[in-house]
Amino acid sequence: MTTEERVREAAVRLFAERGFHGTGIRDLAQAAGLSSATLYHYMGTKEDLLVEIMRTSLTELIGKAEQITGDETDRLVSLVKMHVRAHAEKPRETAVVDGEMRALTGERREEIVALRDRYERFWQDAIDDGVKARKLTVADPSVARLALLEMCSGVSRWYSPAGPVKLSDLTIQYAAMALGMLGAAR
Amino acid sequence: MTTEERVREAAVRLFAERGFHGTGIRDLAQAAGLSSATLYHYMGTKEDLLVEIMRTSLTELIGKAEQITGDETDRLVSLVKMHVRAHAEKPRETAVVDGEMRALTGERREEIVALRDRYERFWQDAIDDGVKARKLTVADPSVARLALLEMCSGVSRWYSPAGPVKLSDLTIQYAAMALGMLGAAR
DNA sequence: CCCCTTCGATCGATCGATCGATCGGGCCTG
DNA sequence: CAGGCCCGATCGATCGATCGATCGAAGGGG
Repeated sequence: MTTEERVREAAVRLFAERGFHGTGIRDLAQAAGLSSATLYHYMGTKEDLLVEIMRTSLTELIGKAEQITGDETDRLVSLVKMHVRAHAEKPRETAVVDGEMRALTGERREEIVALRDRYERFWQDAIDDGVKARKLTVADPSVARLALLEMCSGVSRWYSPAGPVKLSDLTIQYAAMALGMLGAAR
Repeated sequence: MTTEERVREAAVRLFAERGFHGTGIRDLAQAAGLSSATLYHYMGTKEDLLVEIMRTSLTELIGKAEQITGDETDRLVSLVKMHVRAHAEKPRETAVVDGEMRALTGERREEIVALRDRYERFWQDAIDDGVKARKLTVADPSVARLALLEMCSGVSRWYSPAGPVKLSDLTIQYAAMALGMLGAAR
């Protein structure tokens, strides 16, 4: 593993555990096994590091969402399973993306927000199409999207692979709950 | 409005917008219209202020949850409506409770975690009772509780009273989605 | 084979700024 | 003139970031 990767992993862990502002440069350096000076040989500013983590994670999600095809219901189920799996397998990365957006400033913030919006488009389209095809019954598709995304993203805040729930079961349960809450025809 | 209340309101707003570690004592003082020295005439440490905000908010939620009665489904619907209403009407307080737990240390953390656990008990009981009475159909009641709570708490992260959705409609929609995702008999 | 240069990697020391918190004293009011 | 309210000044600590210096490995000319 390269030093850059070690820095990145340490940053992901600490940002997720203590938050961006709660993590100091010296904490980061110690966790990566470097001096704080050497740290800057491998990264830009602390905010650069945060942006990189978020961009990578969001780009990966978008890439997976783009590969999803099928009818309205299939797409929604696939989105939910993919999203839940990602949040369970990489809880730290996704928690940083979901929780540290406010630490970004200026253009960097806009870039990441744009990526997030692009990702959420897939969800909105899937829900809208499902409603149009009368396969889903929701009062307000936008509210449904927000509620569904919050529910699925929350996985990163509590799921542990060491716990009693298998990941494969988790994705199935979430898919079922998603269809239920969107009033899918049974 | 007393000065203490002004300090508290400023703290809630800033903690919610920038996070606990992202908010400085001087930011707090300026937002409350005081010097940083005077601030300490009205509060203890910064962490004391955070604990107070969380304790008040959680105690209020628990108080409301205790007043809820009815059969299994009624209680669950009431919990959802109450929770969503609280998160929509006081998005900053609830966002701080949900998002800044990690900023607490030692005993203070344990106290707040205990309050949160006590509140979540109401949800777990309502779901468990609903399953026992065969009015709900969920694969794993604990997973269902976590998913439902994340969905409902997320409201504080996006809802705006200035937006197109009325609060009374919102609570009804969330109640319907909750029943749907828990497989309530239709 | 040996010396000399070059370069990436690393660090101790330190920068100016800001952090949370405190102190002594001034100002107003009863 | 006593006491609540308030603040400028300042504390030691820590913040994010940068500095010059040092190290060992790689490379090339004699």
